[in-house]
Amino acid sequence: MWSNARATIFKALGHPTRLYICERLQEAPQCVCELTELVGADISTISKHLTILRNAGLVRSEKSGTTVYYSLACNCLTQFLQGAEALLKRKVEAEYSVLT
Amino acid sequence: MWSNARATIFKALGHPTRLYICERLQEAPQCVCELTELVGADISTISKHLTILRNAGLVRSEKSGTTVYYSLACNCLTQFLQGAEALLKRKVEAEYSVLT
DNA sequence: TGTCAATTTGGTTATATTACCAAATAGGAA
DNA sequence: TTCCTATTTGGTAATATAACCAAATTGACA
Repeated sequence: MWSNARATIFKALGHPTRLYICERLQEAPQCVCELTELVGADISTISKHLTILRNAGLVRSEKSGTTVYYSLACNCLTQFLQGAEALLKRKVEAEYSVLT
Repeated sequence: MWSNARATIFKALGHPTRLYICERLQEAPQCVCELTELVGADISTISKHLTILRNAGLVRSEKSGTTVYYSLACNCLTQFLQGAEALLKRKVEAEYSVLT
């Protein structure tokens, strides 16, 4: 239709595990094994999520020795995630104002 | 897990039709019938998409006569959508630089 | 080159999403 | 109230996602 490439970005972030991974990567690059432990899912599951994030252009990977480190593709992602936070806050406020 | 509420926001925008609808609403409020014509899908399909957007707190609806008008719940959504644009641009640039 | 740990891929099953159609509901206007 | 249009809801089928396990692959290092 239209807007497919942009929708892919939102879709990639529209899963709790993938969003959590991105939030962690804001702090520092992480290898797959660390992320796997943090999330507590099977390694293959994590790897697939990372592939989705990479294909969406949100993260990038880099090898160092035997491990692969993932990091945010762009610092602007931080700002973007804060935007979601603002929208969420707005939503909660709207719901609260209905009560009063 | 974590991040569920925020993931819901991204998920809502992670569908081409819903993203397109939000883009249209940036210009002006629209009724369901107009959006239906713009998208070219069944009215019930559009209505369900709008419900998802409303539940995510991204749009709100208001009756006027026999029609229901939808509009953005927050102007900050415009800025948020631009953030996706920036990420997409970044991705394309990264892909281009690999070629050279 | 062979080994070993890290990572990815494939298979399978369960669940979620999406679209259309048909029917129900709601609400303004006659 | 009754009609008529706009909107929502429910049913159903096709497709997409997601999780786990098992197996394959990759690449650094001995």
